[in-house]
Amino acid sequence: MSKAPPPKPTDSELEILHVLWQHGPATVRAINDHLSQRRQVEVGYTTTLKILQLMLEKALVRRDDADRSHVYRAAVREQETQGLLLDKFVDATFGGSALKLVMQALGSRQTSADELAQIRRLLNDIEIQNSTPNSDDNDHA
Amino acid sequence: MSKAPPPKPTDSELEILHVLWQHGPATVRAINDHLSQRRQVEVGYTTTLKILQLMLEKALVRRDDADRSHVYRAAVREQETQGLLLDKFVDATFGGSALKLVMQALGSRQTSADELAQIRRLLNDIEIQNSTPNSDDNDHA
DNA sequence: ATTTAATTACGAATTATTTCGTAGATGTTT
DNA sequence: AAACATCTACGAAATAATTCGTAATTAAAT
Repeated sequence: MSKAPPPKPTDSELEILHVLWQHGPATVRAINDHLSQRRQVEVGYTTTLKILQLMLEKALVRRDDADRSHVYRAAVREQETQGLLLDKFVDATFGGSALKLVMQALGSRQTSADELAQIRRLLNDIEIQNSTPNSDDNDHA
Repeated sequence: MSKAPPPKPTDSELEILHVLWQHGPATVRAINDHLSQRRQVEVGYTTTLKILQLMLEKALVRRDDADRSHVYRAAVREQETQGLLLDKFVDATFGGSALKLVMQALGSRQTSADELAQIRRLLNDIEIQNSTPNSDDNDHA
């Protein structure tokens, strides 16, 4: 009864999380540089700073303020966060049907043979698991 | 050249579109009743009305105002809209990789054998299309 | 015809998100 | 040490989305 789960990140917050997931802990300066590169318009330094401060309050990131330039790092895992966002998205857009989402994703989009093969492998794995009422199915970190 | 494409619907707008897609053209009253049922908290009538008026400006819906109670209907197709939202979502959350999205959707989720079979069928269809550089690939309504 | 009910239009409060300017502190350079 | 650069904190403007109240209109009921 406590330890509120971190909330759904906003678009800007997610963008920052991507940087942190990809590059590891970083200063505001470094994060801001990455963001500015990926965009048409530069992001103001204090904009990035402000969002990071809000993310800190929301416990989406942690920071090391030992040095003058604080170092931020992601406090939420990539897969978990993506799963959370995916759930919301499936509910809002596909009425909760993950199948519809997958059909749409594969159907109206260019998918390479390699990717298709990977998905087949995944399907095989899932069916094996399904047909094997294996002792305990943990694995949900 | 003109005819701006309708913009990405917001969450509330999407909720209303779901009602219209599912039940066809409807009055504000009818739409509001559906929304109120699907929620914990009732929606105010004028709230629904207001959103519909905004959706009309955005060309997400059309309306028939012949009678006093105007009748609204969706002006965007379900699949197209879902596809549009999916694109944005894949970009924002999975860095543009539809594969990652599918893996996440199938991996961290309970999927029935029947659904898996449907996905397999779809994969087969796609691979046939890919291996058949068929003249012109239309089929996108 | 009056009253009552339902409907539309519209302004505006509320909340969330994004953005940035400015002040103050701290370090660096000359 | 004085000037300069960099950093954090914070307030607040700008924008978007959601919500609802109120007034005006029109229809229905009495």
